[in-house]
Amino acid sequence: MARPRKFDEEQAVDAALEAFWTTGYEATSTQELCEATGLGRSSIYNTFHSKRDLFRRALALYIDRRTGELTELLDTDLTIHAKIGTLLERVVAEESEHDRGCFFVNSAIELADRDAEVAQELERDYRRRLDALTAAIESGRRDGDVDRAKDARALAHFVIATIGGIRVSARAGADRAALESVARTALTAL
Amino acid sequence: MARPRKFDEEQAVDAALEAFWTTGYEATSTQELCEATGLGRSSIYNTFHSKRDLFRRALALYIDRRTGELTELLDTDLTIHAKIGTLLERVVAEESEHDRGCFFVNSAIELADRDAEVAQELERDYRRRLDALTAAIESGRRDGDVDRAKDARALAHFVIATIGGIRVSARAGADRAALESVARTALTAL
DNA sequence: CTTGTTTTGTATCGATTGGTTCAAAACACG
DNA sequence: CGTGTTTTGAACCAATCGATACAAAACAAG
Repeated sequence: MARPRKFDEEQAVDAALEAFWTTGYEATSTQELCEATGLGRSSIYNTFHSKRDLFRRALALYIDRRTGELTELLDTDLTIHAKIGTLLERVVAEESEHDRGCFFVNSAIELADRDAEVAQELERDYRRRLDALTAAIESGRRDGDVDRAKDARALAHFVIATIGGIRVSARAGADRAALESVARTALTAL
Repeated sequence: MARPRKFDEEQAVDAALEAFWTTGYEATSTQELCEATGLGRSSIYNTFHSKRDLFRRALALYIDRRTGELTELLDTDLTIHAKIGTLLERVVAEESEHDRGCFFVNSAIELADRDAEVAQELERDYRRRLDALTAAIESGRRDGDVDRAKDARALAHFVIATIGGIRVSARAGADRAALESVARTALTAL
């Protein structure tokens, strides 16, 4: 038919994700996007149409990966207490290891009230995580390590908020020991 | 001595704060800063030297106000449980009323890993809030509505993280009922 | 090898960015 | 009423912004 692409599209989105993740949307220039992806301007605009569209692709890729990790964890046969415990522990470890935070949280804070489509994507993912967690908690009731008097959905909201809280605290300078104590205290509320 | 200022400096910082708060640092142009403050470029640069310096002034103003509100609340003679309850309830109410979030959280996410001085200011304020909360919890032990087996400092970290978590969840699209359930669940961990 | 279609690199677009220059205007002080 | 000092407004700066134009290059299909 015609001249074929010389690059892999998902690989380019992945590189763009790295750039947006470490620098944020506004502060990442199209020039930096070119350098990060290794593509020329034409290739980027021909494929992704605009900086904003490329960002949305990067966000979707990130969300897919993260949701994949979550469902994978929830599908193990750990107790629900252990599942949530390792979930929080992973967040603490990640925040301690680098300092670019979580791309979901970063995007929510920077763009959610300014870009309706980004906000919708974030909200959709929030609901997906909420439903997955709620189901896991519901079905984990028999484990006996979750307060049966508490609403599973409320606990799921709480777990999600705790994750966000740990991430904000990490960005505000809390050290690893502090983050770990937050995780431990949160587990107490289950 | 010389020609006097025609504007009030704190009032200008306050106007700049509004602009930075609703739009973020990068996305707020110096032109918008002029319009928000009602000042000309010369006045702004003569007084504040740079966009970044003006931002730091705005952040300091915001932090001062917020810390003032917190210490005021902690100085009441409510039980520690009630203090933290109204603290969380205020956050939920604020996040439900408008959609620009919290300037502290916004700044932490957008700038903390890119501007060392901003990070330092945020970290200092984190510690101030932590100390105030820790003291209040410690002295509220006798109320009997806080688990005496738990470390006061750990609970303080947890309260701060819960606030951040509620704010992130709000930005991600959680509704008021969800945020309230998070606050309720968190109180359970005390 | 031609033809048709797409990708790619380069050059460039107008607009906007944060910031400066400079002279006129404004006032306190003597 | 000068005089000295500062503030103010307007014009202006190079640099960068996101995005486009366009032709050469690359390849599949015939």
